[in-house]
Amino acid sequence: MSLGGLLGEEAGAALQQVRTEPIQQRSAARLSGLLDAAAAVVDEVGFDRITTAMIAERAGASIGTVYRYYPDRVAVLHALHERAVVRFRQRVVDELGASTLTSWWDAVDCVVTAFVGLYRSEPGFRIVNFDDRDGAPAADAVADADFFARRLADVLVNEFDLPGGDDLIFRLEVAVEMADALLARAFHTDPVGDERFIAECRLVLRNYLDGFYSPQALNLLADAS
Amino acid sequence: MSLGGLLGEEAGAALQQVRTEPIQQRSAARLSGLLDAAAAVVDEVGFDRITTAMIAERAGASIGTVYRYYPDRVAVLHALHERAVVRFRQRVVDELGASTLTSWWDAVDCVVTAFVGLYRSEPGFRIVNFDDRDGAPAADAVADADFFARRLADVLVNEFDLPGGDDLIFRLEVAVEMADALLARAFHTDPVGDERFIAECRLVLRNYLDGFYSPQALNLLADAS
DNA sequence: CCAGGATGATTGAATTCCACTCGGTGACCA
DNA sequence: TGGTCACCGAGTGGAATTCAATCATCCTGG
Repeated sequence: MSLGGLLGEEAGAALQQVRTEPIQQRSAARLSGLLDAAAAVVDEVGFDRITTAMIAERAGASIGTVYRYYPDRVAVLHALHERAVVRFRQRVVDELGASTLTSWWDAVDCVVTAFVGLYRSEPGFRIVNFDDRDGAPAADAVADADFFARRLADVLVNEFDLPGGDDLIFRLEVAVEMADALLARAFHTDPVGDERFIAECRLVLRNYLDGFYSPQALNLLADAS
Repeated sequence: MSLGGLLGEEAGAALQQVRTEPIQQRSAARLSGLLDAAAAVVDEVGFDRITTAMIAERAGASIGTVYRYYPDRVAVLHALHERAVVRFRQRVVDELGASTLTSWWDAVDCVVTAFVGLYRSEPGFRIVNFDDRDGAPAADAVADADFFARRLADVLVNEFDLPGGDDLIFRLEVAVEMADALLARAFHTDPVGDERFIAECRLVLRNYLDGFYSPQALNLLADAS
């Protein structure tokens, strides 16, 4: 579900996690400081070994402060996840803007590149693979697609000529799940990411989104064999 | 990593989890009873909310009994996972035996069908998606491929003519990750499994394993467009 | 410009919950 | 009847979470 953030979730959703909206100035620093601390700890012990005490100590705060901002331990992880997704979106936008896209799969490559880049440089970025098997809202990701989904869909539909509509949404959802799985696998043990899986991910995405499974493509393959 | 069990792990690995080999008769029943209880609880609260007390109570045993057989909480989950994988393998074997395979992708379909079937009928089967981000051995899944990996590879390589070797192993690994992700997605909310994702999974697997991304296939697609 | 109340922010000891231990008790076997 | 085997469940320890007290900052009337 990591890349899934691309397809939905209100931009302000992360703030619903926090108990009290910070009013004073210093609080904002505290809040991001807590997340920075959590990110660091995630890199050190993984996100199921993390303890509230570790976060507090690392942030130079007390336990109570953690609970002032987040209702419980997993809420912190959710918030960190949200922040990672937001930064990922931003990176993709930057990447898209900085690249000259000669084909639609350049856009897809930008997404993969952004993801891989953050995985390598952003502390605690592996939190994107955090999936709470719980009563998490699981929001109607399709209904209120955010600006980013539109942006990516626009690129694919307008700048190049992929068929849009519900079919594209579904395909993107499938593509996201696959990419997520393959990239997570690439970084499962290798901290720099196993290039084979990364490359294969790009290849799979390109072929999948190219409608390779359309009837005529299947016929071509059948004829060739 | 759920389907990943297919590709490795000693058959007897599950038993290494248990603390004491049961000597007396009744113990065997206790052991599977504990797993049955764990499976039921997993379906109710998910496998991160599960507590040892829940398992004990559901099994009509005491906490101590749980720890007599398993060194800790996650060992129970591992054992449940192993049992699910074993049953999955068995189901695949049955399915393969019962079907008349006219093409290699019939074999792949059997695997998907078995997985989906168990997801629907086997209590707590979602445990197959349990991934311990830990010091778990992560066994050399490639080195000592078990009978099942050989069985499936044999089917694909011998009965039909897919290229074997390391490339096949890698492709299977990739295919497993993708299928795992898509099927997990299919069952993420829908307890019966979203048919769209299941069908798409079959399609993706078929095309991916068909070497659709080979140079000549890409050329064919390019020519067609 | 400032006293001092109001409200936000922080603290950490106390509490609760949960994984896990262990000494004691009954059940089977030879 | 002695010797294991199984089982039990109160007890221990550590981590999550609460909360009443304290500190910091803002605001306002004089």
